[in-house]
Amino acid sequence: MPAAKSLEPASYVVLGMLRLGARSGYDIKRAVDVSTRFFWTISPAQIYPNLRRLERAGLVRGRSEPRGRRPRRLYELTSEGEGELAAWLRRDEPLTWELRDAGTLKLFFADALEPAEAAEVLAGIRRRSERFLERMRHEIHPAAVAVEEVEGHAFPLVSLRLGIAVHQAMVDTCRQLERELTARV
Amino acid sequence: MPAAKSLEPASYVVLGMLRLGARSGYDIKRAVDVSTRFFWTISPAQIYPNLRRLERAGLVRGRSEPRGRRPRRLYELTSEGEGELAAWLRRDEPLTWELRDAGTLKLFFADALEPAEAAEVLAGIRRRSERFLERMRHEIHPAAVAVEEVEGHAFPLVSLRLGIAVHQAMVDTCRQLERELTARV
DNA sequence: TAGGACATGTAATGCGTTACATGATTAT
DNA sequence: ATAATCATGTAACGCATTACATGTCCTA
Repeated sequence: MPAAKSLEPASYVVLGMLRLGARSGYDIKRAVDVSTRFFWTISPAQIYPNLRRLERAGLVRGRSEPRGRRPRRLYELTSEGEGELAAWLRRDEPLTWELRDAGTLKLFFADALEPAEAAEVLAGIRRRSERFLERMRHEIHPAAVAVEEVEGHAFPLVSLRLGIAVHQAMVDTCRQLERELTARV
Repeated sequence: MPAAKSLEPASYVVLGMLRLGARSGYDIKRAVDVSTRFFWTISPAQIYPNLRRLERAGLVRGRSEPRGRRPRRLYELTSEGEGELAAWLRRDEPLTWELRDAGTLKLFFADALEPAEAAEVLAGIRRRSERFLERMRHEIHPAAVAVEEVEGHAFPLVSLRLGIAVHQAMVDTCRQLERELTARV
């Protein structure tokens, strides 16, 4: 019997990364660090127990490949796992969207500051997004392009374009608001 | 001696909401629900203990105003609290930005789907942001405008404009990507 | 052959939410 | 007068991170 109830998101990250070619828990951790981290983080303590559970559920198949006396386990997706992943992707359900943003939080309370100081809060938010854009464009983007060309996976790049667009909008809007604020002084 | 080390973000939400006119823990909860919730959530279980701690630290002053036999406590900011809030707003520090977005996560793995199904994932993300925009423009925005006009607090509206810009960018980018995807079929 | 980086995992801790408990006020 | 809603809080639980423990491989 396939998984009776739907899995937690972290499990789908594991399944998805296996599908994209990861074989070990460590592979998954590294892949997350340069990709989904920007919209969904998971930690080692979620990855390894999840692999075991998914194996018991028949969604992945694992085998031991110790390195010397050090245990080590490699995994691959079963066809059941592939099906479960696709079913999740197709499932029409509420998509969680949760943000924790200390920048916008400070901005919200910035009436307690002088206008010049409030402008500095805006500038801090803008610089943060500029740094995000820098990293996305120069570190992540080339890797995503390579993955598309070599492995034929197009959607990591698509999701990156969405992230870039969001931070570009942050930068543009901050600039606009900074102008309005200095104009008022 | 004023607070030796800097507080957690939830404490600044409490201080900030008191400054904006909230008097009780419940006031703070309601204010959060219609404003900072979109970029920083806190729950009752964080609010009430925080008020007690802030009172012990001398940053807020509380008094009992029971309703019948039901205990009830009202608070106001002390000048020390006002100073601590402003110091945090001025402090130049790394601004956390963390997102949990199941939509972009699905999009990242959408190579496992047919193009038409992947377009449906994009459409789901777009509709979610359209609903956000709807609520921000029709529920939150009027309230923020009223707060600006009546109380003179301008920055709740500024932070809202930032949030609207982000979701508008999501909508625009999804539309563009949907077009590209259907063009490829 | 020693030091550092790579790799694999686990345990403990802490934080925040969910659910609950309780009482007052309002509406019907 | 009864239900529904407003209001004030707390306790327990669960999840996810931080820190740690350990072994292997590379390199100088």
